[in-house]
Amino acid sequence: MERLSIVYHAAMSMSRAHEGTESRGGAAFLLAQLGAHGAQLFAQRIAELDLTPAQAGLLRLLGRSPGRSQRELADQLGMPASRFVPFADKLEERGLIERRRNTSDRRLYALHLTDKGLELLAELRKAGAAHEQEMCQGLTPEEHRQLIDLLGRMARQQQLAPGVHPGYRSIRR
Amino acid sequence: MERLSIVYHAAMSMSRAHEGTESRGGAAFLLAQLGAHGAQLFAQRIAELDLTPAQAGLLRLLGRSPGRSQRELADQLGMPASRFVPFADKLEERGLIERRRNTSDRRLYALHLTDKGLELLAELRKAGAAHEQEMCQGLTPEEHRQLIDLLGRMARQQQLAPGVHPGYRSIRR
DNA sequence: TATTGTTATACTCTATAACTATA
DNA sequence: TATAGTTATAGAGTATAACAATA
Repeated sequence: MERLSIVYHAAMSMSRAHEGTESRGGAAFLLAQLGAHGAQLFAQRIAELDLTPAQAGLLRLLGRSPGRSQRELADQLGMPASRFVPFADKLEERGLIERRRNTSDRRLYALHLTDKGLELLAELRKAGAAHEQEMCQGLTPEEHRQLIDLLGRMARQQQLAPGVHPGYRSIRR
Repeated sequence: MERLSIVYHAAMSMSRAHEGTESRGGAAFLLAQLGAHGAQLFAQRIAELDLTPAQAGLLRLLGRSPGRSQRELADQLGMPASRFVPFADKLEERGLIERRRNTSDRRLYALHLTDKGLELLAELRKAGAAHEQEMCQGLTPEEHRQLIDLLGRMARQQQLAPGVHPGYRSIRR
C-alpha cells in the first residue's frame, strides 16, 4: 500500500508537469478552502429542501440519538440555549420535530423526529451522498478511500467528535 | 459543569468503543469539519499577532500583488467595498499598510505594505508553517505530500482560485 | 454618465441576562 | 439553591444605498 501510493504520487507529479507548478498552499489552507467551499455548496443544495446547515445538523443528530434535551442539543451544535429555542420552534412549526415532556423531570423536553422529519432526513442523506460525489468527482475510488483515511486520522488526532463540526455557527443561509 | 463532563464522557466512550472502524462521515464532511477546526486554530494563533483571518488574508494578498485598488481587494476578499474601508482603516492606523493615490486616475488608491507590514507578514508566514505542522502532525511526510496532492487536485477541479478562500467572511475574531 | 471611495442608516444576528417552572 | 426552558433587550456586525470626487 505504502509503496503503491508513492509510485502513484510520482506518476501524478509527472502528469501534472505540463500544467505548471502553481502553489495552492499547504494542507491546512487547502482544507480551509475546500471545507468552506464544500459547506457553501452543501448549503445551496439543502436550501432546496428548505433547510439550513444547522437545521440539517439537528435532524441528523436526532436521527442518531432521539430524545435528547434541548440543552444537550444546543451544546452539541455549539449554540446558546436561548438561540436554540426559536431555532427548534421553526422545525416544530413545520412538523419535522416534536417536543415531548419528560414525565419524571418535567423541566426537560425530549426532542424527537416526526414521521415527516424522518422522511426529510432520508432526503437529506441523498443530498449528502450527491454532495460527496460532487466534491470528489476528480478522484478515483481508490484515491477517495485514501483521502477519507487520511482525513479521518487527522480528525481523530485533533480529537474532533465524529459527526459534529464546529462550523455550523458561521454558515449563513 | 456537571452536564459538560457527562457529555464529555459519553463522547469519549463512544469514540473509544468504535476505535478503528468508527464512521466519521464522508470526505466532504471531514473536509468541512477539519477546515472549520483548522480555521479556528489558525485564528487563535494569529490573534497573538493581533490579526484576524481576514486581515491576514489582506496582508498576504498585498505581499503577492501590491498596488491593487481597494475595490479589487474587496472583491477578492468577498466583502462589499463599504466594509473594506473601515477594515483597511484599522491596518493603516497600525502602520501596516498605506494608501497611495494613483496619479493617472485620482479616484483610485493603490494599497501597499509598509516595512512594518512586511515584518508582520514574515511573522504570519511562520505562524502558517507552525499551523501546518500542528494540523498534519498525525501524518508521515509522504502522507502529507499525498494529502496536498489530492486536495490540490480537488481545489483545481472545483475551480477554486489559488490562495483565496471564501470563508474569510464567516470567521470571527 | 460611470466608477472609486466614503459615510449614514436601517436591519439582522447574537449573546447576556432576567424570568418561570420545576426540581 | 440549582437547572431547563423561555423571553427581552442591548450591542455588534452587516448590507443597502445615498453621497462626493474624479473620470
